[in-house]
Amino acid sequence: MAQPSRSPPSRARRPAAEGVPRLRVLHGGAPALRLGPLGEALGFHLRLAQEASFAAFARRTGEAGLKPGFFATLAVIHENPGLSQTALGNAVGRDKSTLTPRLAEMEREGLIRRGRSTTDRRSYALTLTPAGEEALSILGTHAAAHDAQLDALVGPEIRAAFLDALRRLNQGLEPEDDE
Amino acid sequence: MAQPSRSPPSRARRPAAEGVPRLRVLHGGAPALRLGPLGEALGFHLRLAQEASFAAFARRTGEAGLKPGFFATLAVIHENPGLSQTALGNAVGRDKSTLTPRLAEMEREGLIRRGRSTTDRRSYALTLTPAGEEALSILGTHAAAHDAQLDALVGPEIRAAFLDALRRLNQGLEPEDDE
DNA sequence: CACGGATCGTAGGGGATCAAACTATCTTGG
DNA sequence: CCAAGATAGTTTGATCCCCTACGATCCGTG
Repeated sequence: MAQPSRSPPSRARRPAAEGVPRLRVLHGGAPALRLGPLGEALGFHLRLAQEASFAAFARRTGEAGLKPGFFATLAVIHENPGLSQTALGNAVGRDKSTLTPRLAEMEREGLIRRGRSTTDRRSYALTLTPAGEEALSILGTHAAAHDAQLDALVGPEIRAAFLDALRRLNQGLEPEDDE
Repeated sequence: MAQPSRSPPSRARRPAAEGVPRLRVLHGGAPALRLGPLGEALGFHLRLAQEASFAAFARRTGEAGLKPGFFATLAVIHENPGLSQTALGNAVGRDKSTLTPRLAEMEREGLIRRGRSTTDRRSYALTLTPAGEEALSILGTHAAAHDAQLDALVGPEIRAAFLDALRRLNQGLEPEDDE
């Protein structure tokens, strides 16, 4: 939690920088209880690490006045202009129904265009506007800094192996979907 | 709300077995779009891997009629009988206000007891009931199987280094909190 | 011992997400 | 060519989570 013990001089209890999410988890000063087998479980630490990473990235994007989810969205549209919302959802790991309001917001803000596909009138053809390209550029800078921070913590020796392991986890844990 | 328990093990693949979360992400059949720099970003793959892991674990606990969040909760209470809700929240990485309804539910289901602390009348002293111990035992079996699956995907050579890296990420990404 | 500040648990608000249901449109088998 | 089934996007409902605010309680100071 915040600062458990030492009562801070309570200086300037600023209201959290306005709009920038706070998002703290576990962390530091905690007395550290016994975790038992949980302390050795990959899944548990995977969750904690991901949540810490997400919170750290959200702090960065918040400073830029942008939402963390925008980055992957913009990046994938940039790399695959004209793709559909469903395809985008698959790429970024979000349900299409989750993207509906996000894309609507991004369109309102002038970051993306949702042109109707010429071959399939059900689907949109997503592209970035110049403002979207610029937002992507800004977010890309933050993302690079964030990932550099992650790299430093993981360590260069195992970075590649670490990333490969993450890929194997993502690919190897698909639902069986038997039947 | 949540009556996740006691859902018949109707292995029928029909309408998502009622209460057992489906939770699919990205995955297989997708045509695999271009990801650009995103494809090399640790943070992105960390998120995908964690979500895949969580979904896989949720499928397991769902079969037992229990919620995935119960496991860490029960495990930490088991290891630290008499702890407070706030301390529990710090240990499992959840805000105390998130635990309020979860613990209320677990108390209703007879898994935990919330005895009043003798030294601090504000806080509860959490302990497991026999039913809670049994639920923990069941969940522990599923968690062990889940973690074995993760271990297999990560690979024994780098498991220890992988886990250490996750710990470093969680500890190294704390908010500055300079304020 | 009274008071101000910190902490415990709870309530309410808001954000993000998924699943199911729905409409519009596409595709395919006969 | 047409009906049945699949698919794109939206809407709605539910869950999970955090943050803020609040009352109750604790604690350190004067």
